[in-house]
Amino acid sequence: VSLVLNYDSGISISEATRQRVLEAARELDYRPNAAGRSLRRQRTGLAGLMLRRTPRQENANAFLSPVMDGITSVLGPAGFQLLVEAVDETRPDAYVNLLRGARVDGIIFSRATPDDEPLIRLDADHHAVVLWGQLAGSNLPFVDVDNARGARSAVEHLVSLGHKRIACITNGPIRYVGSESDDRLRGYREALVGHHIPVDNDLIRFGDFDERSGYEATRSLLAEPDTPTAVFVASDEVALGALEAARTADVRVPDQLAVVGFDDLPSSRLISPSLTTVRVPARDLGAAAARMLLERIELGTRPSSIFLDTELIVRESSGRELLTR
Amino acid sequence: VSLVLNYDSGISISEATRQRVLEAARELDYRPNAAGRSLRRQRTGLAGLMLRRTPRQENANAFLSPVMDGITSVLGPAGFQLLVEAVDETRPDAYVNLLRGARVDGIIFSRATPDDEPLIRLDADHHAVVLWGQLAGSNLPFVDVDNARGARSAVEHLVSLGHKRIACITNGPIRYVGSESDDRLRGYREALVGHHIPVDNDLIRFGDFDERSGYEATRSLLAEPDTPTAVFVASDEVALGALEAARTADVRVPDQLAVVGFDDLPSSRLISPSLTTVRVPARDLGAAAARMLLERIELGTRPSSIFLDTELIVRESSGRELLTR
DNA sequence: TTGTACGCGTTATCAT
DNA sequence: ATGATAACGCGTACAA
Repeated sequence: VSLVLNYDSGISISEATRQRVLEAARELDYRPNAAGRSLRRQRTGLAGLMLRRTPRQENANAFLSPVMDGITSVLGPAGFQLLVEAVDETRPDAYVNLLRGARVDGIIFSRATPDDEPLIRLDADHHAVVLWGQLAGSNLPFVDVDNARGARSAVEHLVSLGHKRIACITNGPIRYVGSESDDRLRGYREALVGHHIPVDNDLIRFGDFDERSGYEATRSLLAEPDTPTAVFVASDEVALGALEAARTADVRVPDQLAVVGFDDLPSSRLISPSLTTVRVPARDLGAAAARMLLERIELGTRPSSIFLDTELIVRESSGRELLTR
Repeated sequence: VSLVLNYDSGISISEATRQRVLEAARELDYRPNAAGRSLRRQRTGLAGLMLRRTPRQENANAFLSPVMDGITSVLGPAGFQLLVEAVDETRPDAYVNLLRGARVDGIIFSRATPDDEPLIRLDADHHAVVLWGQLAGSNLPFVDVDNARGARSAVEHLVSLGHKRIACITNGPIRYVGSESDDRLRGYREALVGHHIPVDNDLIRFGDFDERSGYEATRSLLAEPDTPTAVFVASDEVALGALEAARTADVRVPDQLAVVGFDDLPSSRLISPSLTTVRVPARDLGAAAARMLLERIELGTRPSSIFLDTELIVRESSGRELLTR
C-alpha cells in the first residue's frame, strides 16, 4: 500500500494490485496520518517562522503578508507547510523546543538579536536555521536587502535632483554596528561622501520607529539655521511623520523639501504626496529564505547568505528637480 | 518518566525517583518528540489558519498581523501552535487533508465561499472548524463584525453632522446576500431610512476593492446634478481613492465632502486628512475565533457564533458640522 | 511505587 | 511481486 501511494514509478507492483490499492484508498477516502508518517520518516514536513514581537511595533508588521506568501510559494510545492510562532519575552526559547522536539524540520528566524546563545547552539548542532535579516557577528545563513546600498540609491537620487543640504532621519536608534538602522545611516554618509558633499552631523536625527518621531525630527530640522532642502528618512512610517511636519509648517513637498523613505509600505503609494521610497522586496526575501531553508533541510548543506536588491521607487515626494538658487 | 514529566501533582512517584528523572532530563536536554506524542495522544496541538488568496488582494492583507496575533495569544497559553496555509485554486481542498490526515486538530477558515461542499462535510463529520466571516446559508460557527450595524453607525454619524445627500460606495460587487459588501450597503440604507432620508439609488456606486475604483466612483458622484455632501465608503482602501478624487477635483474634505471609511487600516490614521472610519477589531476577532476553536476541539461542543462590535473612529475627513445651506 | 509491554499509523527491510 | 515484521517515541494499562 505504501509503495503504491508514495511512488509514481519505479516500483515493482503489479498493475492489478496497484489498482486494487488505489480503489480501496478512494473508497475509504484514505489520508495518510501526519503523526505516523512524521514519526517513521523522521521528518515533519513543517517549517517554522519565528516572528519577534516587540512591544513597540506590535501590530505594525506590514510585511508579514507578502513575506509569508513568498515563503509558502516555495515551501508548498516542496511539500512543506508553515508553522508560525511569535517569540516573546514570556517564553524566549520556545523555538528551541520546536527544533529539538522535532516539531518542525527547520526554522526561519526573523530579527534575531546578536546575543542569542540558544540560537547559535542550534545552528552548531546542525539544525536547519535561516535568518531573516543579517545578524552582525554571526555566520548564520541569512537573507537581507543591502540596506547601505538602498540608502545610497535614495540619497544619490536626491543628489541627482540638485540637492546639497540633505538631512537624514534614521528609523531607530543605532543598537549595534551592522544593524539595519546603522547600515542605512552608513549608506547615507557614503552617498554624500561619494559626491563630495560634506556630512553635516547637525542634519542627522535619530528616529524611533514611529511616525511621531519623524514628525518631531523634521520639525527640528526645519528649525535649523541652514534649512535642508531634502531629507532621507530610513523608513516609510517615520517618513509619514516628516510629511505631516512639513504640512503643518507650510513647507511644500517636494518644492521646498524633498522626502524619500525606505520600505515601500502599501500606503506609501496611496498618500498625497505619494512617497518616493526604497522598495524592500518582501515576497522575494521570503521566497529566498524558504529556498535556503529547504537546501539546509534536504541537502544538509550550509547555504550561503543572500543580499537582494532594493528598488528606488520615484514618486511625488521627491518629484521635481531642485530650482537652482 | 512520562508521569514525572507530564504531571505536576497527583501521581504516585517517590520524590527520589522523581528527582532522578528530572535530573536525567536536564542532563540530556530532553524534549519530547512531537510526532511520537501526537501519535499516542491522538492530538497534534496544532491549529490551522486557512487564508484565502484571491488574485486581486494578493498582498493586501493588512489584517493578517493583528489577526494572527489575536489567535496565537489564545492558542499559545492553551498549548497550541498555529499552522498557516494559503488556500488557492491549485489545491482547493488542501485543508481537507489537514483535518482528515490529522495534521491539525482544527482549522480557522477565512472567507469561505457559500458553495464549499468539502468544508460543510468536514463540519458534519465533527471536525473542528470555525469560520472567519459569516457564511450566508450555512450554520457553521463563525466570528464576524456586524457589518450592517457598523455601516449604520458611520452613516448616522454623517446624518448627525447635518448631511442629507449621503452617497455610498461599496467595497466590491455584491456577490451574494449576506456578504460583507451586501451587509454594509444594507446598513447604509437602514440608517437613511431610520432618519427618514430617502434612499437615492443614483448615489450608490459599486467599488471593486481597490483605490482606483474609489477614485472613479467619486469622480462620477461629484458629477451628479445634485452633488452629495458626504460619502460613506465601505472600505478604507477604496476611501483613499475617494480622497484622491476630491483632491484632484479641488473639492475640500471635509468642508465640501465628508468621507467615512470602513476597516481602519493602519494608514488611515496617518494620511491627511486623516480618515474617519469604522474600526474592525481584528485582533479581538482572531482571539474570539481561537477561543471558539478551542471549545470545539477540547469540549467537542458546537460553539455559538459571535458578532463583535465595530467602533466609529472620528477623524478629520468627516470632521466638522455641515454648514446649513 | 515501580517495571513492562502494547499500540498509536506509517514505511522500510527482509524473506518468501 | 508479495507478505510479514520491526521500529520511529510516546503514554498508559496492567502486572509485579
